[in-house]
Amino acid sequence: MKSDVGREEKEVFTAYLVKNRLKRSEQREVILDTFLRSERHLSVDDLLILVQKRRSDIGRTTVYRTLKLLQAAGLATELVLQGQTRFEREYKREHHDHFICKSCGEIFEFSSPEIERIQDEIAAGIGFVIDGHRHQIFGFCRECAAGKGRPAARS
Amino acid sequence: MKSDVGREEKEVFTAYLVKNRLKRSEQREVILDTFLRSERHLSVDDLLILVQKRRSDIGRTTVYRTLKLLQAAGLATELVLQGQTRFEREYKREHHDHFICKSCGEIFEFSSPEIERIQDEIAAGIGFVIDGHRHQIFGFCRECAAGKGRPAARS
DNA sequence: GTTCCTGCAAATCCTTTGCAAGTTC
DNA sequence: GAACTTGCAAAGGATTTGCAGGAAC
Repeated sequence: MKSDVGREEKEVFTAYLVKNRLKRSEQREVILDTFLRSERHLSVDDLLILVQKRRSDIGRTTVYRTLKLLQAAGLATELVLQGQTRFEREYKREHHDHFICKSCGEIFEFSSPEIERIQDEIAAGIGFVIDGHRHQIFGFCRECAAGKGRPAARS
Repeated sequence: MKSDVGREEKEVFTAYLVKNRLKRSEQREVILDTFLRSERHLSVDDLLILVQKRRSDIGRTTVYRTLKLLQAAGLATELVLQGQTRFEREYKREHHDHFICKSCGEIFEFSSPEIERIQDEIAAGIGFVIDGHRHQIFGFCRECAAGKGRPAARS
């Protein structure tokens, strides 16, 4: 808890709380810390389970509420993958998009300045001012493409 | 109803029903026809309302069920825009993606072979076999960007 | 006649909200 | 002590499901 994992994010969160006259709490700290240490793309349940391993009395509602705060503070971002809502770290991460394996559910990130440039050009063409984007590519990862038809590794 | 709107799609749907030993019904025909005639991106409610103008006794459940069939038949595709689930025609439409105005909700479509090519290259690099993708760009359309802060035109 | 469809109401799933009790400032 | 948080239970909204009656094959 006192480690340096996501030190900067924790500072950002504290600043956010102060700025908005909100209060710190043990729960919020556990949730943020857990979020920062976890794998990239968590569902609310994933996070809840991890959090409850550390403090089993933290409720689902608080996780939802804290995730909203993290989003507002620019620390987390919500994405809908395969119908499932998931969250990932956002702070100072370079922009990226996702490859999603339809077989095993694995998510790979990628980014392409070239694609961004083309987007900008197209947007400029219709007078559209870009504020963000979401780009998801579905298919099969190397392993699943090789052993076709393999059942999903995670449900 | 007997017009030529989406003739090909209707044939595809009929073939799908036959192949799966399902039955035709007045409801399914009205729903499909309405879907094919409508604007591009409908929510279930949008479609339900349009459908009920023609047959007020068609229920929401049937619309849900028929949309599932249309997806299975490759005629419709589901997308989540701004948290709202919407459906659009899929059959033989050239692949395209969306610009979404956060102010007025307007959706503009675009496509870029160049972006597709880059995607393919990146995918090839990690051995990923692409099966589809979804690319949404958020921002403000020309009108809304001009008259900044304009309230949403559609709810 | 059998199998499939339909609409309704009820059930589910996911997320938010009201509230009384507990914390933080 | 005032204002904010929390967890629970209840409410909400969207989608699905069970079922009895009706339609298609």
